[in-house]
Amino acid sequence: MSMNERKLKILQAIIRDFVDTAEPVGSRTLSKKFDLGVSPATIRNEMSDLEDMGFLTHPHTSAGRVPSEKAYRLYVNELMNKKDLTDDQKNAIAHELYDNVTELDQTIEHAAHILSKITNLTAFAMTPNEELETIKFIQFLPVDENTVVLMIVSENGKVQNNAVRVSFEYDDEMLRILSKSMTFDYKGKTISEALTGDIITSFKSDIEAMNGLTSSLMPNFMKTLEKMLDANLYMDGLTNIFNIPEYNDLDRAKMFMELINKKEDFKKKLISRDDGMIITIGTENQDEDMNDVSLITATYRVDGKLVGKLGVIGPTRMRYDNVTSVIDFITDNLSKTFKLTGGDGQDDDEPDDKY
Amino acid sequence: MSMNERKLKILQAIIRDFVDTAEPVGSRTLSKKFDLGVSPATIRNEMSDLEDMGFLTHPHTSAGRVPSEKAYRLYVNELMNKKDLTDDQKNAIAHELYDNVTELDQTIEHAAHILSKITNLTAFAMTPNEELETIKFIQFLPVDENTVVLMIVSENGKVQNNAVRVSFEYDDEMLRILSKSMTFDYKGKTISEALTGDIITSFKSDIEAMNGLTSSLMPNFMKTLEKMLDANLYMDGLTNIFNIPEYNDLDRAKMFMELINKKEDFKKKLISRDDGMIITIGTENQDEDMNDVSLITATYRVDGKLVGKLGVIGPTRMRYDNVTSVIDFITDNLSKTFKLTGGDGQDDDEPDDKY
DNA sequence: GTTAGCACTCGGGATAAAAGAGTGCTAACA
DNA sequence: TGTTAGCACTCTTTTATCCCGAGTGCTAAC
Repeated sequence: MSMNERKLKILQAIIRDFVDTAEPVGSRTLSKKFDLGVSPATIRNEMSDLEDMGFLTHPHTSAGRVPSEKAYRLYVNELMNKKDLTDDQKNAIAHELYDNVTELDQTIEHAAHILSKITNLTAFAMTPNEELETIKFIQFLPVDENTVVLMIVSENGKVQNNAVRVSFEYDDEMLRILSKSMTFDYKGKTISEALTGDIITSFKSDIEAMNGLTSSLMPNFMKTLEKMLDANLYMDGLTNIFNIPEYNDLDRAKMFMELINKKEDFKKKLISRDDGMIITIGTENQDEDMNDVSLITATYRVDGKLVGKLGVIGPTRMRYDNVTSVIDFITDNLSKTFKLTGGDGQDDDEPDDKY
Repeated sequence: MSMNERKLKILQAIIRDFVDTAEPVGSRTLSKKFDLGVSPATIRNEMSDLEDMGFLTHPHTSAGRVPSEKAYRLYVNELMNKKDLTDDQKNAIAHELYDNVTELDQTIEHAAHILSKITNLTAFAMTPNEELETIKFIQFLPVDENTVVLMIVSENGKVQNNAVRVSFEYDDEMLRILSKSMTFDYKGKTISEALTGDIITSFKSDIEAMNGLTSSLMPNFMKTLEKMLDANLYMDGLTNIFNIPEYNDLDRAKMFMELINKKEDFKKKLISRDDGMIITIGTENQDEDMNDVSLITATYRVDGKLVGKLGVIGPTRMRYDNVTSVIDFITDNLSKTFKLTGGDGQDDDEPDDKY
C-alpha cells in the first residue's frame, strides 16, 4: 500500500469537498461530484488505504471521511496550486488598501480589514517591529515647572513621546544640554541596543550636575523606548467565526474569542513566528489553545529591512489556496509601497499595483 | 388594584431571584426562598396583579414570571439600595487600579479590567474627551530634508505628534519661526476652537514667505488636532457574555459581539450619553441593536473639568445594585486621583482610598 | 485490479409519552 | 373580605423509541 497518483487525486477531491461543505465526504458523493474515472467501490478501497496511511479519519463507522491534519499538510505542501488573483480583485484590494490613507498604521489596519473581508476569516496585521530602527534624536521639552515632555524620533520619522513629572527644579538650559548629550550618545543606535543599556554616557560632568533631573527622567526614557518598540496589532472579522459550522458550538466559539481577545498574548505568538509565509495547522501550533485552528502568517517589509506581519486565523478546514494567494498579494503590495517612503506611507510614488 | 407595600416586596423578591437564577420564578419557589409571610396562593394573586400593571411577563401560561423592563426601571429608581463596598473590596480595587501604573491611559485601561472582573460583565472605560483641553505650544522639528515632526502639547502635558512629509525645501530657522508663530496664535485656545479654524494668523508676512511649507503642514496640523481630540476606548471581559444563560444562543452571542466590536460606533454612543450615572434598560436604548441589553455609564472627572466615561454593558438581567456600587466607587476614586495631577496620573499624593 | 451487490452500522430527525413546574379558579376558612 | 388549600389544566422539557438514510466493508463476479 503506497501513495500513488490516484490516491492523491482522491485525497485532493476529498479535501476540496470537505473544505466547501464541512460534511464528511462519502465515496458515492465523491464519484458523483468529481470525475475520477473509477467506481465508488474503488474509491472506497482507496479511501480505506488513505485512512490507514493517516490522511483521513472517520467520525464513526457509517460516516464519510474527513481529512486529517496530515492531509492538510500534504495539500498545502504539494497538492495546492496558488491561483493568481484576477485584475479586478487586485484592483479592489489595492484601492481599499490605500483609499484616503496616508499613514502606515492606517494602511496596516486596512490590510487586516480587507483580508478578513475576502477570506471571511479573522484577520490581523501588525505594524513593523522596530527593533532595528535607529534613533535619530532625543529631545526634552519644558511644559511647566514639574512636567517635561520626552520625545524620541527615529531615523524613519517615527515619534514616541511621554509626559514626565519631575520633582527636580530645572531650567530650559538643562533640558537643552540633556537633549544634546543623549542624542550624541544614542544617535544611530537601534532601539534594542538602547534598551540593553550598555551605552556609555558622555558629558558625564554636565549630567552629574543635574542628577536629580536625570534620575527621574531615565526610567521614563526606557519606558518610552519600550513603547516605541511595541508593535500595533490590528484585528478584523472577529465575529466571522460564528458563520463557520465547526464553531456552531458555544464552547468552541468562546474558546476562540478568548484566544483572539488576549491581544498581548496573541501579539507575542505572532512575533515569535518565523518570517515569510508560515502555515501551522492544528496541533502543529505549539500553543494548546490553538490546537484546533490554523494560523497563517506572512511578513511584509518596510525599506527592505523591518518586518511586519499579517495573516489569518481560522478553522483547520479553510481554503488554503485562496487565502495564501490573497496574503501573498497583500504582503507584496505593502512591501512595494513601503520600499521608498521610509515607513510613514505618505508616498508620492505609486506602488506597482496601485489602481 | 394599586401598588402597595406587599406588591413592592414581592416584585423586589422576584427581581432578586430572577437576576440570580435567570429562570422564571413561580409563587411556590418565591414563598420558599423569601420570607414574605403569605402563602403561595396570595403571592399568585399579587403576581397576577403585577402582571396586569406591566411589571411582570409570562413566557407561557405554565411558566413562572419574569420581570419586565418597567420592573427593572422601578427597581433601579426606587427599590434598589446601593451597598457600600467592604473595605477589602475597596482596597483590592484601588490596589489594582494603580498597581505599577503611572499613566492616565493605563489607569483607565485597568479600570475597565477591574470593572469587568468584579461584575462579570463586559466593561469599558474611555479616556477624557479633550475638547476643552487648551493648547500649550506647537513645535516643528526637523528630521530629514523631507520629513518634519509636528508636535502639539496641551496644558495638561498631553502630547500628540505626527511625522509629515514635506516637498518644500526648508531650514531649521523656518521651523523655529513657524513654531513660534503658531504657538503665539494657538496658545490658550481649546482644541475645539483650534479645529473650527477661525483663528487669525499673526506674523503674516513671515508665514507667507514660506507658503509652500505651511501649505503642506497645515492639513497635518488639523489631522493631529483631531487625533488629540480622539478618546481612547478600552474594553475588557468581552467573552463574559458567553457565561450568561441568555446568550447561550449563538445568534444573540454573535449580535452582542458585533455590537461591541464596532468600537468606533460604540465610542460615539458613549460620547453622546449624558454625564453622571446613566442606566438605560433594553428598549430605553435608542439604538435598536441595544434593545435587549442594558448599558450603564458613569463619568469621572479630571481636574474637575474634563470628563471620561466608563461602565458596563450586559443583559437587562443584571445586578444593578452591585454594578452601580462598584462603578460609583471607581469613578469617585479616579476623580479624586486626577484632581491634583493635571491628568497624567503620576500623582505623588495618595487618593483617599488608595491602599 | 475493478466493480456490483448486500448486510450492517450509526447518527439524526420525528414522534410519542411522561415528568415537572406553575397557573388560575373555586371553595373553605379566619 | 382577605387569605389559603386544593385541584384541574397547561405547557415545556426530558426521555424513550422508531425509522430513515448515508455510508462502510466484505464477498463474489467480472
